[in-house]
Amino acid sequence: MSGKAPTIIDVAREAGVSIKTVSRVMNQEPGVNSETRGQVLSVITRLNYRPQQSARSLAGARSFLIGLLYYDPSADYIAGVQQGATLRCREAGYHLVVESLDDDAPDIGHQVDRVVSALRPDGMILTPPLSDNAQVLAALRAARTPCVLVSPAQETEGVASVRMDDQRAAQEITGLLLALGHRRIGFVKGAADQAASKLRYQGYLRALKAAQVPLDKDLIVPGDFKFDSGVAAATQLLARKARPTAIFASNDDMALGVLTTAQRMGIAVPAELSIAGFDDSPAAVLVWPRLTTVHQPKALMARTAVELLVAASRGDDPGQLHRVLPHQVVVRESTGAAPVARESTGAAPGSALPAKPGPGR
Amino acid sequence: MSGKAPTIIDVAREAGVSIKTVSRVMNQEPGVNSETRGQVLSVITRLNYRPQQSARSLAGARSFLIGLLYYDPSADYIAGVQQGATLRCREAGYHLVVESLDDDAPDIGHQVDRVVSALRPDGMILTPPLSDNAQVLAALRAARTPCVLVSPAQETEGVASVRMDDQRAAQEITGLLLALGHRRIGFVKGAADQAASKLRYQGYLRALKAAQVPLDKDLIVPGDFKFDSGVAAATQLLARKARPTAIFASNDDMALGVLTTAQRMGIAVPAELSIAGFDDSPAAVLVWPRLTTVHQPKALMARTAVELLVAASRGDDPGQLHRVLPHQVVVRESTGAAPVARESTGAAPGSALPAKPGPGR
DNA sequence: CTGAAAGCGCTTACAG
DNA sequence: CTGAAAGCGCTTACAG
Repeated sequence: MSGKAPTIIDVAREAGVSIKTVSRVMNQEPGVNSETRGQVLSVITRLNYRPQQSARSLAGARSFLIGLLYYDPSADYIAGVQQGATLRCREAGYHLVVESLDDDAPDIGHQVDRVVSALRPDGMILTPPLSDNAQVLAALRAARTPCVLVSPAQETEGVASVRMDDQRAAQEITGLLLALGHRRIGFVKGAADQAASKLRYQGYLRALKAAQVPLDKDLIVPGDFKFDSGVAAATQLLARKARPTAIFASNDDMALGVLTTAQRMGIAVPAELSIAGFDDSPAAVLVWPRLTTVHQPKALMARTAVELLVAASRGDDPGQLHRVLPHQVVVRESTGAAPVARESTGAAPGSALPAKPGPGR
Repeated sequence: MSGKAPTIIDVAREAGVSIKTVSRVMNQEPGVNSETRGQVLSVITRLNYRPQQSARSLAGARSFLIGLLYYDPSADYIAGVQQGATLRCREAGYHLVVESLDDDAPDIGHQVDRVVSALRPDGMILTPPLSDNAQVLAALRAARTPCVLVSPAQETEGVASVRMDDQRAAQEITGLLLALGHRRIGFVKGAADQAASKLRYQGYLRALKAAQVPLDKDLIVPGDFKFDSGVAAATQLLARKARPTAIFASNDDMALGVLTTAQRMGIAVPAELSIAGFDDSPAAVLVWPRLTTVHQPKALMARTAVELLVAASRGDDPGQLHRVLPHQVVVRESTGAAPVARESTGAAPGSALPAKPGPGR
C-alpha cells in the first residue's frame, strides 16, 4: 500500500531474477524453469503486480485492447453483444473499447483510422451495418488491424466472421406454425436493405415448400423492422376475407405491432391468431401473451469474436474463420393450435382476452 | 501511405522544430508562436499524424481512457449512457473502456483494481448499483482514480455525481394525473433496495399532498421493478370495489404489467384506467396505448460525467460537482381524463379497446 | 534456461 | 518562445 504501484523491476529484484524473466512469466512464454516461475509468480501475487498496458503496448506488438464498433444498434443488441465481449475480454486479460460511428458519414474511414492509430487495438469487432461498410473495412485493412464481422451480409475470404443461421431459424419457426396446423401464415418482411430480411423470408418460403403448402403472395407484406410497419401489415392482413390464422413477423418490434392490432380488432391471440417474431427482445416478455420468437446468440457471437481476435494476436491458429452459432426458438404463449377448420368469414367474434388466461408469470 | 505510421519525430523534422514543440501544439499548451503552431499543425494534417495513446500514457500523467463500470443494467439503460459517453469522449479525444462487474462478488475491489492498474484510466464512471458500492469506491480512491457516480443513493462530499430529480419527476407525473381529474391513483412501488424507489414514492406522496388529496394506503402496493410484479399489483388494485382510475407504476416494465392486466380484465385504457410509468423504455412505444412516462436524461448524464472527468484530468476547474440534469415527462396515449364521477361498482363492462382508437403511429 | 542492452513514442522537468 | 536530455515500464532481438 505504498504510494507507487510496483513495476517489473520491483518484482525482478524481489524474486532475484532479471526483468526479462519476469516478462517471460507474465507472458506465459515457455522455457522458464518451473521453480523460477513459481518464485516469480509468488512475488507477483505478494506485490499485487500488474503489468501496465501502455508500456506493454509501446514496447511490444500487442495493446491488449479490443475495439467494438457500432452504429445505431438497438439497445438490446448492443447490450447483448457487449456482455459477451466484456466477459471474454476479462478472462483473456484484454479490455474492450467501444466506439459509436456514423454509418452515413463520408469520413467514416477517418473515424476508424483515428481510433486505430491512437489505440492500436489488437482487433476490432464490427456489428451490422458496419460489418458491411466498405470504407470501414478498407481503413482497417490499411492499418493491418484484424477484425471480426458480426452477421455480415456475406462472408469475405480471409476476414473472420460470426453469425447465426437466420434462414434456418425462420424456417424452424415457420415449421412450428405449420406443425400447429396453420396453413394461411402471413409474413411481414424486414427492411429491404438488410441482409437478414432476405434470409428470414427465404426461411419462410422454404418451410412452406417443405410442407407442400402453396404460396399465397397476398399473405406476404412489406415491413421495415419497426413497430408501425407491423401495425400496417396486420391491418392489411387481417382485413382479408380469408384472413391468416398465423402471422410471422421478421422481428419482434413488428410482431408487437401485429399483436396490438389484433387485440384492438378484438381478435384473440393465440386462439384466433398465432403470432411469431424474431430477436427475443426485452419487450417480447413485457406483453401478454408473451411472444414466441427466435433468440439470437448475441453474447456467444461476441465471445467468439473476441476469441478469434485474441488467438490471432497471440499468433495461435484461430481455426475456422467463419463461425455459425446456434440460435434458439423460444416458444411462448403467442402461438397455439390453428383454429378448427372453418373458413374465417371476416369479422370474428370474441374479445381480446385469450381463451384461457395463462399463469401470471 | 508508407508502411510505418508517422511519429512525433517525423513531424518535428518536417516542420523544422523540436519534438517538444510538436508536443506543445498537440496538447494545446500556451506559449507557442502562432506561426510556428500553424506550421506544425499543417504538417500534422499532411502526414495524418496521430499521437499514440500508449506512449502518451506511459510518459505522462494521462491515458486518454475513461472507464465505464456497470453491473447487470437494463439494455436500454446501458445503451443510453454509452451513447452519450462515447460521443463526448470522441469530441474530447478520449476513448471509452467498458467493464461489466459483479456487484455481489466478494473480490469486486480487486476487479476494479485490475482494470485501474492495467489501464490507468483518467477517470471512471459508475452506474447504479455500483455507484453505491463501498468496495468499488474504496478501490478507486486507493488508486487515486477520479470517478463520477451516476444516480447514487446519496451524494458524497468531494465525489462528483450526476443524476436526475426522481422525486420531482414522480411528483410531476402524479400531478399530471391529478390535473386530469384522477383522485384514486394507485401506486406501484419499486424494489425496496433501490434509492430511486423511495424518491419516486415520495414524489407521489408530495403531489397528493399538494393537491390536498387524502392518502389511501390501500392504493399503494409493493413491486420490484419487474413486469410480473406489475401484473400482481394491478390484479390486486383492480379487484377493489372502489378501484383506482389511474395507476402510476415506478417503472415502465411494471406499468406494462398493469396495462396487460387491465386489458385482460376488459378494462379500457385510458377510458376507464389511466396508466403511467417511469423510464421511457423502448417497450413503452411498442404497445397500444403507448405509455405516458418519464424520460431519464441518460445520455446527458453520461456526457456530463465525461466532461467532469476530462476537466479534472486537464486540471481545469470542473465547477459544480453534483449535477442534477433535466428530465422530461412524456405524455402519450395511456393517460386520459378520469372517468366521469360515478363510483366504480367493481367489474366494469366494455372491451379492452380504447374508446377511440388513436392514430396508428 | 537466463540476462544485459537497446528502444518503443511520447512527456516531464530543466535550461536558455 | 523553444529545445536537449532523461525517463516512463515494458518487449524485442541478441548473447551466452
